[in-house]
Amino acid sequence: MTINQDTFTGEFSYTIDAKGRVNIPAKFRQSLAPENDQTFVITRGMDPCIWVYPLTAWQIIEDDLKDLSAISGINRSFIRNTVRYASTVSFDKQGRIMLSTNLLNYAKLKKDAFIIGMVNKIEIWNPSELAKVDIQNLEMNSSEYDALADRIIL
Amino acid sequence: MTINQDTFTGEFSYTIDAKGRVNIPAKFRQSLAPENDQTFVITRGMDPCIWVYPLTAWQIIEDDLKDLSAISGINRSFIRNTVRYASTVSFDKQGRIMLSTNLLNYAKLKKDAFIIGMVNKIEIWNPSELAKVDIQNLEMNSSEYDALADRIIL
DNA sequence: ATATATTGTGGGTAATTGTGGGTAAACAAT
DNA sequence: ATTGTTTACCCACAATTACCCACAATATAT
Repeated sequence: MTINQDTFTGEFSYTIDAKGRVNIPAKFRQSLAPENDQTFVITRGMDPCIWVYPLTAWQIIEDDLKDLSAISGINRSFIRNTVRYASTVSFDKQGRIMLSTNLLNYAKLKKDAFIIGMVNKIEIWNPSELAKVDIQNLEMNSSEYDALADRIIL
Repeated sequence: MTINQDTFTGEFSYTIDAKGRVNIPAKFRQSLAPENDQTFVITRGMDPCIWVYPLTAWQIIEDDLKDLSAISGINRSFIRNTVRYASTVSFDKQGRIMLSTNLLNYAKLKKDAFIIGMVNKIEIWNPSELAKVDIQNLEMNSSEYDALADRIIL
């Protein structure tokens, strides 16, 4: 039962209720390290989904961003886009977090939510959007992908 | 009698009960290193079967994945496809693990399960699916097989 | 052989989990 | 202050899962 802390795997389907709340899978709640105080940071993903980080993991990202020089315009816009949509959420007694309308719109989420563990973070997808991306990935099956598969031995 | 830890060989046939539980062969349970805390990680195999890893073996894979930056789209889809079907399971007092409906469907498992030791992992097969794959392998040309024979001395 | 422990399989019961709402506090805008 | 709206906290309940016990079949020991 001593699973890696702050590490998430597996896929689960949940429903978003009228108030904009989604359940965080019990397994994920349990692997969240106590230092996080039952708190995540949610933000826009680089795919059309919501990214959910353990609070402490996000704090490390912020620290890394501090090291980027603001002289570079690319750095500035990268920092801006990374941080501006991020907000802190804790889960309630039933294990749910509240999603802002802003993020719900970005990820095109309505009622069905598909939650995927991505090792160091969690993704919340509209199932049909995920299906689209899955198909794209199948088609582009590239050599870079094979290179990764060589490095990570299953 | 002290076999290599976390190493599995042999084949066994078991039944999956109405609740989706299968027994892990006693031999495999005994060779599972104590650090695993009686826990495996189950996921989709590359053949139509379920792969079962000792927890600590899977954690190494996870650690490798953590080093991949999520800025790259290929990295994201590689991580997603690798961990999405994986989940942690411990065996109960009777030595059984619970299989998710998702994985049961993927491996086309119903009642009969054929469990095979694959050295560093375990495979759970529907016996008739395994028979199909066995036949395919017989028909397959043996040149690739011979290439392996150069590397592994039996 | 007989006794004793182990293994595989089946079920029952209690706790947990996912989902829906209700109500009151906090906040915003008049 | 008086509204109206949003957020936080609480309760309820069906469904699932975890945990326990039972027992037949096999293996091990005496």
